Amino acid sequence: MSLQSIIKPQVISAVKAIFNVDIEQVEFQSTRPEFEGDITVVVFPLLRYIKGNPAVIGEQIGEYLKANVDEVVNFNVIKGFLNLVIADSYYLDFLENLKNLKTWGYKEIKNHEDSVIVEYSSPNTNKPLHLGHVRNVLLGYSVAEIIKASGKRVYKTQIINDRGIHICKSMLAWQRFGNGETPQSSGLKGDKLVGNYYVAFDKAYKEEIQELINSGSTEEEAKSKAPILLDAQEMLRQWEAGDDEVVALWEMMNQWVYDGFDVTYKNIGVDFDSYYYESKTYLLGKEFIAQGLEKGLFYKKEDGSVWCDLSDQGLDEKLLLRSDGTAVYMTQDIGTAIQRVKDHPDVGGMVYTVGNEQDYHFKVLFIILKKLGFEWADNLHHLSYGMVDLPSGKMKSREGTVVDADDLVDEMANTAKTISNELGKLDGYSEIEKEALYKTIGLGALKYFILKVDPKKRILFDPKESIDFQGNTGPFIQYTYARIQSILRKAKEKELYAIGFNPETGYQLDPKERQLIKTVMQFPEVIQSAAKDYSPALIANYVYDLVKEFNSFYQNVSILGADEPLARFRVSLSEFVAQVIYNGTKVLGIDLPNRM
RNA sequence: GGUCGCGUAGCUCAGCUGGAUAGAGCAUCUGCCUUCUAAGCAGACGGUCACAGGUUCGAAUCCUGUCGCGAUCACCA
Repeated sequence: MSLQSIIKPQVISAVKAIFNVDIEQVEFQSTRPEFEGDITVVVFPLLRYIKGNPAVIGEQIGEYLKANVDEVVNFNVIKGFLNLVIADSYYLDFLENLKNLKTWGYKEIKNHEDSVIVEYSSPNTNKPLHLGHVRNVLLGYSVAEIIKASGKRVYKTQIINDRGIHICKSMLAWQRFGNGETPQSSGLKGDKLVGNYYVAFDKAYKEEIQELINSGSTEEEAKSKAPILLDAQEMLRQWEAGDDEVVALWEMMNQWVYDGFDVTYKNIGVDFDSYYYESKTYLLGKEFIAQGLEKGLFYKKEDGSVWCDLSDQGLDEKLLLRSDGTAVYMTQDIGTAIQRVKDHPDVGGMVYTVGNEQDYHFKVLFIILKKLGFEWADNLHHLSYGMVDLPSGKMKSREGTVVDADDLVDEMANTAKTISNELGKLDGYSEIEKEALYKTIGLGALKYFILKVDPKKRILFDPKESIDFQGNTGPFIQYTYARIQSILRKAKEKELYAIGFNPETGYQLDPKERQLIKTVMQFPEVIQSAAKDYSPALIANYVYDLVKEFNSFYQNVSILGADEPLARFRVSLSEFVAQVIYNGTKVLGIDLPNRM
């Protein structure tokens, strides 16, 4: 039982007994470290019901609580703040009665009808993943894991934008300049190879534009009439018409990209339960738009294009189908959403991890799905996040200013290697173990760097200033975990290891121990609020606080050197902290080493 | 121009549904490795919470306006 739920009714009866006033709400906050106490009752709000000096009122309530509540052993009043000192026995009882230490903070998944689909990544199939995708993938994965930990079943998925003019551009360039190059023949990752041809297309396109301008065209004309662009558009028409050769090429090159993406996902350590392809869902979208048209939800303009009028909601009109009947982005998203719920009848909501540049798009999408009559449309959430910018501005794949995802992961591991070698603590590790550790640390640094920031804020990434490995960082958290593992190994040798929290009776908790226990007790709430807010940053910051407190404990209090029962107690407490670090970083997708 | 988001220490970020003297890390400076891993600990320095009003016993937090940055308002995705 939480402290608040124990004390709240007691405060209410105190007010009733002393002032004969009925109140319903009591405002709590945790006591600031500079004052004595564990939990604080804020007296000010009571002044609306009770007239008097807040300090005196606090004093009276404090006396009542001290006399009537076992957990309250002392109190002090500063201004309008009633600070309550809680008995050590409350914390020790909590530890001794602790069950399911391994899953502390996680709620069991109940299989009702509120499963959640989390979509993330959602790449185009014409270029490799870059730092922007990395933020997307890390956020989406982590939010999925957090929601899972909060007690809901989660399906991770993505929508793959596998059709359209962009992929035709790569295909055309490959046909023209590729000389039959394949990932096998060149040793290039498939997504990189296809990306190269996307760039090659752009280069040829620009050259043609320049030629046309030189021979007298306006820039605008040149851009729309460059032969290579017309050819790409023709290829798209052939694709839509199901031309065998084009479709075969499309399938082959898309497969190269998928194989390349798989390597990157595995490298980053994220996974998916299912994949949706735009090429397979846009037709379903068209069906429902036709239905909506019949029901009068949408309307057709003279040229045949279909629109939805959202001006009554303060929004604009939105195009749903082009005049030639072909699908747009919105068409496909409607189809995809409906298909997903068909495939997962237990789903009650969806989370879309997509950059904030598409805020408007999702606002409209959700309204349209609601108009179409889907109840679950109320539980759709756009996990909108800020862009990752470079000091030079936006990343542009065509201009080569992107930070490649694979390169970035490698660089992080390299930095980890350099630092590890300087510190030289890895005696006895094989080369393979070392390499794995470098990757764990490098990725930990990268993931924490990105996830600790509130998703909606934009991130500035300066490739020249490498990501830190000290202070508020992933490696700091990993380091603390490794420290605890080291203690546990030694504790086992010394036979001080036994799960159980029983110091000698009448033991007075050290302030550092007390603080650790308080923090660890908060973890389940942190998971719940992170799930509610779709915010891995809350978990990241919590774990950081915990780890900081542990290090302070570690450096100021002797664990293995303490007397018998106390040493066991501290070892157990350390192990519990390690478990919370583990459970916290798990949902961030950060791995932890046993040594570093 | 309309709409949405952001603006906190030199830099990167916390700050929960309004509550005590606004907190961390990096950087700079001081101490601490013959004791459990110094990727650490203890401390110093550093703030007009963009600005101006308003609501309130109380505002970084809520409301309004101004400024700055970004996004968006396509028969692009």
